Amino acid sequence: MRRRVRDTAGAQGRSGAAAAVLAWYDTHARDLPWRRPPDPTGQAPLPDPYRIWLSEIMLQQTTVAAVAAYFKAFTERWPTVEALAAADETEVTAAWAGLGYYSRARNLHACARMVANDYGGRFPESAAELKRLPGIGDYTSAAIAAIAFGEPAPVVDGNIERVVTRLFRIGEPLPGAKPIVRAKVAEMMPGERPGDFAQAMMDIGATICVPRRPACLLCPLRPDCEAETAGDQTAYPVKAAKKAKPKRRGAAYAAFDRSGQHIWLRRRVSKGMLGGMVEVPSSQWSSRSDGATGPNGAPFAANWRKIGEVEHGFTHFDLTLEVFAAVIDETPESDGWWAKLERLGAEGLPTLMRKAIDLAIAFQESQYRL
DNA sequence: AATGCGTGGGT
DNA sequence: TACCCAAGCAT
Repeated sequence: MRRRVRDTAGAQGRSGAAAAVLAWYDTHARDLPWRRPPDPTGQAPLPDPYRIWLSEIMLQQTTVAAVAAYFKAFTERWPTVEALAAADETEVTAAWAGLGYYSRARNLHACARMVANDYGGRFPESAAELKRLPGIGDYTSAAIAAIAFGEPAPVVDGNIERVVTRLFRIGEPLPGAKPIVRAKVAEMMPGERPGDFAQAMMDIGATICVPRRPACLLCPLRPDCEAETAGDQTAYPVKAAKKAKPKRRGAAYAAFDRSGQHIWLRRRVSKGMLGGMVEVPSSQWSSRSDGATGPNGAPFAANWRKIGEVEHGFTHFDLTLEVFAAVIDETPESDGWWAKLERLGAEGLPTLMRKAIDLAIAFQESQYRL
């Protein structure tokens, strides 16, 4: 077991637990693309707020593994907040495609423009001001303030909720228990290195204090952990029961031109599911799980032929999308554009639409081979 | 306060 | 298989 670093607790802050957390972080921090290495002295320069902000927005409800490639692509294409602000919203949403929760991409772009236009290209430095920007809430404002500006803001994400509810055996269900957790984090906060402390707590949650089979023997908080003492770690956090996922059905209409090299696409309305994203023309998604939608929901008439179905699970319902295909001779009198199949990657298609199009293309190619 | 909002990986 | 979960936010 790691030695507790009680001798530095006085210098580091009120809490011996915090000192143990920071000492653990100095040797066990995850190496991530948006991170500076741990700084035991607390004197190193702080990281670029733009990169911290961008990573935090991407990481909302999204795994590190999924974010890494997007973070690289965004920072190479838009190295500064001014560069991102200068982009069109459609470029940003296209680059975001596949990452999910697309309101994040719209808010990201809106936030970049606010920072560029209203703040002279510099992010506000306090959690309170950051929280006023689009896409930045309780967690993200505290995380940016702590990591990029050194403000001792109490950072509470899903990892830290798990760590802290176990540490203090907090039995109140989340999200109601959030204020209690935040108060506990504020109590634990060391007097220095607030950013490292927040990242350390998240790393402990992500690598040791995991939902199932936590590795308590490796945990720097083990001597302090009430749940470990009681042996009921996995009973925390308590969460409200989830509702059953309903099923929905819809239809997508893949129109190819006579060459077979182009498909007709359009943009969805900016609110609601996949808001502002590119799609194959699609029907409404019926809350009825029965009954085929048929060719009637198509945006224009054609010799629609049902070629299959794709399944896609969203957060709060499962969708079955019937896929219809047709070859048409003339450009539809309908909103949209012809997209070259070879360059679909640049269109920025959400995963559901990617699935539907892949099915349609496979069908189309099988027809040509006959 | 409860609900809507994506996706991919793990068990 | 059918869940559960991941650096939440907006309304």
